[in-house]
Amino acid sequence: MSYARIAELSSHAGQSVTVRGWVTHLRSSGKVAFIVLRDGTGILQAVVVKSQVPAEVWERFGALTQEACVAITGEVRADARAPGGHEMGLAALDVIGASPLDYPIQPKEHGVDYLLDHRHFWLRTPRQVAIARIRSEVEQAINDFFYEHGFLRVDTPILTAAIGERSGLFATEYFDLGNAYLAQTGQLYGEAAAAAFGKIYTFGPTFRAEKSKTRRHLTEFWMIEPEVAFIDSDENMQLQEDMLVFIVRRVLDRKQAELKELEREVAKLEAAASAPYPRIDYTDAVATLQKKGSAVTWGDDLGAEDETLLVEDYSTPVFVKNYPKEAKAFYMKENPADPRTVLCNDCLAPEGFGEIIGGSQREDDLEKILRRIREEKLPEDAYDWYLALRKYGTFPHSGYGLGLERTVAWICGTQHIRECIAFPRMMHRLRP
RNA sequence: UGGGGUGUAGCUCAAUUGGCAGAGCGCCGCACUGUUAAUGCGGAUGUUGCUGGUUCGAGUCCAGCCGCCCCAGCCA
Repeated sequence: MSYARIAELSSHAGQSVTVRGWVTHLRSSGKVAFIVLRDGTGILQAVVVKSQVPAEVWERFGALTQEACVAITGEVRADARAPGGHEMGLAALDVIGASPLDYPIQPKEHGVDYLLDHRHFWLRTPRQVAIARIRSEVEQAINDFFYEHGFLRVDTPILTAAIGERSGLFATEYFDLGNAYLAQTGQLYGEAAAAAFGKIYTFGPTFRAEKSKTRRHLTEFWMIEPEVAFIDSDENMQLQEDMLVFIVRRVLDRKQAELKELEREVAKLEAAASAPYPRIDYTDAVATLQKKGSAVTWGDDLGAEDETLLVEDYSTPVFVKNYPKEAKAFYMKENPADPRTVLCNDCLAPEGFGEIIGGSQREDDLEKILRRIREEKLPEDAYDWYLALRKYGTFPHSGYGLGLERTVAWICGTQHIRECIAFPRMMHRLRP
């Protein structure tokens, strides 16, 4: 018996093969019936003709249900009426795993909350499969990009002592050492690694116990954080641009079928696949926004509405750089040209998808970063090893954090990032 | 933590001024030899989120509570 995957069937035309998968759809018109099968590589329609199969096979077909796992055997042939262009003339049918009639997901519209309650089954539907494949491609592209550019991947700890950014922390007991906290960023460890290895990136989950309830937030999300010795803020933006062009190009080259399933406007992604991306100074951005009618004033961080307003004139991602010091984190380097600001950038995806990257040149002056820690009333003791990086061989360096789900949401054109991770963790959702 | 919604059959949703609890899908039965969410005919399906109040009568009005969604803030 020769088994085949659905994606390979075009090379088996005229041959008899066995395909294993799950029944996504059943249609019958009396003496001719159709099974639509999914095996994770594609969709196959099998035709069952009552007069051409043994009575027991016809009976077994009659008892089939949606999502039953089956093995079907028959000859593969080209047929324009079948999805995918090939179909199987069914000769034999074996049930591997039966499925009761009350399978919760119908070929019908469902509400998002209901679908999230049944996420373990929702993942089987074509749209979700397409998103998952694009996410996987994006992850692979990121790893390939950094590998090709001589970066070392460093996996930083998830359990940490209280250190990191200001937003909410998830706490858990840690033996006799009190509380441990789930990491909100690997950046501080990334900076230590950059002094050891030169060019590094982290790729892992991060956790934010913020009570955020928007389409752009998860409590657990995946972040990619490069950290590079001896590059400045401008070179940092160049790296971001090169990476994003590489990622978008890769998805366009390899995932057309998935983009079509998602009905994504490919032309809009094509625009983002070519450099350069505009780099707008924060101060200029504020002036532009004011002309457009925004109430923003110099010193404010840009809100979601401002970001959309600013990006609407461009078809590529847009960098906004050098924000006011007060609006940004303590570790960002003071801008020598305008000490009210820091050498940093956000990268805003087009079409209103918002911030996908936050980056900066890091403050490498021990006195200046100490002053900032004190100004923000952060626990100085917790940062002892981090500050020691500035004491022993301090070095100019820059890095950034790319939000994986936000990037995938933009590329896929999904309105909410919860579809861009297999099992989203949100304030009101811990299962499945 | 603010602002705005919403909660009725397994699912998606209707229900006029307060007056018999409804439809489509799914499911069950029958018919049908090329279906694409097949189609046609017939059938079963309810603690209207919870608690209390007003009323002859509440899905509908009032009070409190709960769940969820969207927007904002925080950020990736």
